[in-house]
Amino acid sequence: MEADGMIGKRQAAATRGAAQRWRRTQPAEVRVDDLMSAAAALFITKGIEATTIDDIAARAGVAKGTFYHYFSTKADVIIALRARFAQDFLARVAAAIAERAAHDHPGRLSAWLRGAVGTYLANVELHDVVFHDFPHHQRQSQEKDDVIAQIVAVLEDGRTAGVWAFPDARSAALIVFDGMHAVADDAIVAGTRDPGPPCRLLEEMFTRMLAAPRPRS
Amino acid sequence: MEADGMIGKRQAAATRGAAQRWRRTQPAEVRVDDLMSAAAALFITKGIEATTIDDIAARAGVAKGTFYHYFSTKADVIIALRARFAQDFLARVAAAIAERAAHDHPGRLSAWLRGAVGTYLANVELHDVVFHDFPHHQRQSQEKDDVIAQIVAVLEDGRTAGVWAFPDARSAALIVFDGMHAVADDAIVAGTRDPGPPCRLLEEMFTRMLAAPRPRS
Amino acid sequence: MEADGMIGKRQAAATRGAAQRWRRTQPAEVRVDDLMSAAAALFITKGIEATTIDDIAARAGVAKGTFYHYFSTKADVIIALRARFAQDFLARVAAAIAERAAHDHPGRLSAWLRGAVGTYLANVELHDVVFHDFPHHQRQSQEKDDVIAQIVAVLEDGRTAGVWAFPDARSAALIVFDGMHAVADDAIVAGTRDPGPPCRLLEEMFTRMLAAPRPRS
Amino acid sequence: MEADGMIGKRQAAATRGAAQRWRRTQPAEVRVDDLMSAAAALFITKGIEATTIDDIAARAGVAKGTFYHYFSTKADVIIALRARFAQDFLARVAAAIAERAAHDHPGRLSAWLRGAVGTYLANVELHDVVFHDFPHHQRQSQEKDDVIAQIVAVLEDGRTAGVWAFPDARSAALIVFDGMHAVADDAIVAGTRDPGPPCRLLEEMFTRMLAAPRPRS
DNA sequence: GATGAATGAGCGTTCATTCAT
DNA sequence: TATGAATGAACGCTCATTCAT
Repeated sequence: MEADGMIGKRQAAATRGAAQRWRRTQPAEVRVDDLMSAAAALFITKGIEATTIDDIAARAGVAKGTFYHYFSTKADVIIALRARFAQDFLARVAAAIAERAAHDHPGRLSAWLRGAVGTYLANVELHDVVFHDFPHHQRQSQEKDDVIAQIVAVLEDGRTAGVWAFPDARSAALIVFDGMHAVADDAIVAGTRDPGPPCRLLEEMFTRMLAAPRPRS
Repeated sequence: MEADGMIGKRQAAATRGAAQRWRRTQPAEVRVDDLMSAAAALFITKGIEATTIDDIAARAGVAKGTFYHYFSTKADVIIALRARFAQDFLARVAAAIAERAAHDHPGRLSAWLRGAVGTYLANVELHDVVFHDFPHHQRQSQEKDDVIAQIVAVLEDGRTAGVWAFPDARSAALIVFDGMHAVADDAIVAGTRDPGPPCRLLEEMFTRMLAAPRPRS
Repeated sequence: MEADGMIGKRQAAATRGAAQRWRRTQPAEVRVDDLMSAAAALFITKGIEATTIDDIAARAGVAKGTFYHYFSTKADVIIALRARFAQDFLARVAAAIAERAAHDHPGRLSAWLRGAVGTYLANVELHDVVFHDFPHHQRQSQEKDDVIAQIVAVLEDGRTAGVWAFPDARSAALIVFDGMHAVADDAIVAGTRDPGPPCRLLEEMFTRMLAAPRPRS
Repeated sequence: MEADGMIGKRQAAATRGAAQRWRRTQPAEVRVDDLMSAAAALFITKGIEATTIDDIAARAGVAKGTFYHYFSTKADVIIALRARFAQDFLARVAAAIAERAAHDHPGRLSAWLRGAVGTYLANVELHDVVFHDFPHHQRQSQEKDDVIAQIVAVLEDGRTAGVWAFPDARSAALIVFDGMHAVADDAIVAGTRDPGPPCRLLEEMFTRMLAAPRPRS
């Protein structure tokens, strides 16, 4: 995983100005990115509530009005940030899984766990901001559903191959996902950001949970 | 579980006035309770942010200043509400466990699950308000720790008895707790509030996860 | 008509403080009055749009929040001001009419005209503010209807007595009312605030308009 | 009177594009007309205040900057709209008068009334927007003066011919004009847009008001 | 002529909190 | 204890207007 995490390309944006002559007008994509990154950084530092639109605009180096060109509301940025986070998460984890052989089901689950825990530990602050601190969050969200679908796919493959057994793939996936969060959170509280130990624990627990009963000899 | 849930004794409070001659001055305990119940109801209905101290005071039938006699801040009420919720949760689940024989470990786990899912499903709105909608929530909380300790106790007993095996009791408990939430949430989204099906699924998954390997004959 | 017009009792309010020891808390009625008068003065001077709530609060000597204790919106004050204006107008004109004998129909009409023109000329600025400058004004308003009803009463009495004749009392009243405004406005533009000349013109025109045809001898 | 009223030729403008190949650059006159019509429609629908320059530009199918090529201010459009309205009103009424014989004074007054009421009833919304909803309207306006002059001419002719008598032509004209508005407004409130009944009432009232006293035999 | 991204002063409104009674 | 009028800092959001392309 890259060191920059998911907070954004603000630094790059700041440097850009020096290279090419300063243009007051920027491509929409760049402005949006700058604003989102500024918002993310502030949300993490001061919290969502305490961050004002003025703060965001100032940090992005634009006028307040410019913020409202691209977002219609403070909540809007959070939603965009959430989408960006989820997209990133999915992509990283998918890449980790893809490194394992298609038939290596335990390896794929392990890859998911390591990818997920690693990404999560590396971006907890942003994760919390976009998924928890936002009032009136949804119990059900497209974002979570996408991740669950990803796990379900891995599990179903393993079941088809006869390695795993479980009464309901979705429930199993939910337990894997939320169990992962719980154990990772505990690791954070314990003060470690090394994904190794929690991953090993999770692998062992979930391996037991999913293992197909050994056929009697 | 009583039908009234955990929202409070507002109804009782309302009736009280009739029985005992109306006294502008009420025992502190009663006032606090009225205010908390009023707050809970409003938080659920309109959300925390949208609920003003005025709203709470009005619903509790007191002046705004009175609110500040008992709570120093809006956040204060939420914290109190959270404590009340957790206390209630612990008590109910403990009662469910106590109904089973001390050596019936699967039964005790099952009792925990049924108690927890049932209580949760019956009070989701309040749960969400006090545990999620409150900005700047803590990853770590005394409340959650108490519940985890409760599960750990059940699990350790089972392990000591040789029925269960797992690498780390706390991690196992975390997976049980958060897995329970995840599956219960999914049931809510699916539209059912019948605790039966999710409980059965959880029992099966966790039984597999915790089962001590059968000794080879 | 008193010289103070309808703008309010702000002066009195300002003096009050000196006499009785300064009380931060004032009776609601006084505060409302102070705020309305401050608003009226500012609306006249700078226009409604250009007047901010801050301006109003400052001129009334209270904090901005206090304004919102008594009015929920800027539009609210305008509506209140309109009601106060209309009430005052009706009262003054009614008083003028009451000075004439009940059977002196021309005298009563004349009294209405002189009362109306006088009051209008003495308060045009406020009149304009509350009845014209307020966007989305209503073609139909309770206020105007009340005044029309007053005129209709005078006209009907005269018709019953056989002094006047007209096809429709309401239409006649409308022409009297709006004709009065038109001629008074013209006088203002012409630079005079002496109600005499326009009144005489109006009396002559309306006398002709309403006169019952003399029976042929 | 044409069915399209005075709102503008937007429809024509919309079709134009199809016929002649689309030219980004349009003759100034066309652009101005498109913008005025767009503004008028929006002012009527949402009110002046609520209509933004963006709205107007969007509805006219041009960029915001283009608006500022042709008008320097929002108020500018209103003034232009007012002039266009008044010009139209005068023309229509003048045409109606011209249909009557030069010596038919009652007929000419009647023509004025019918033309005025008809035009007014057919365009009230626009009328209100340009003459009332515009903050800081003028008591005195070139537009109104032109109309008054038109009525004065009719009245003076009749007086010269000995059919009418009145103390002051301008006052009489003002009463006719504002009386017309008052009665027409009342008809609108009453829900009818048939100009017949209000016209008949006005004719009778004004005929009485203006009639020269019959010489005694 | 036409564009539309950028601006930023400005304003209405909210609401937690205080405090004199 | 209880009240509720008064406070005033704070913030989200609007939108007319500019100007580089």
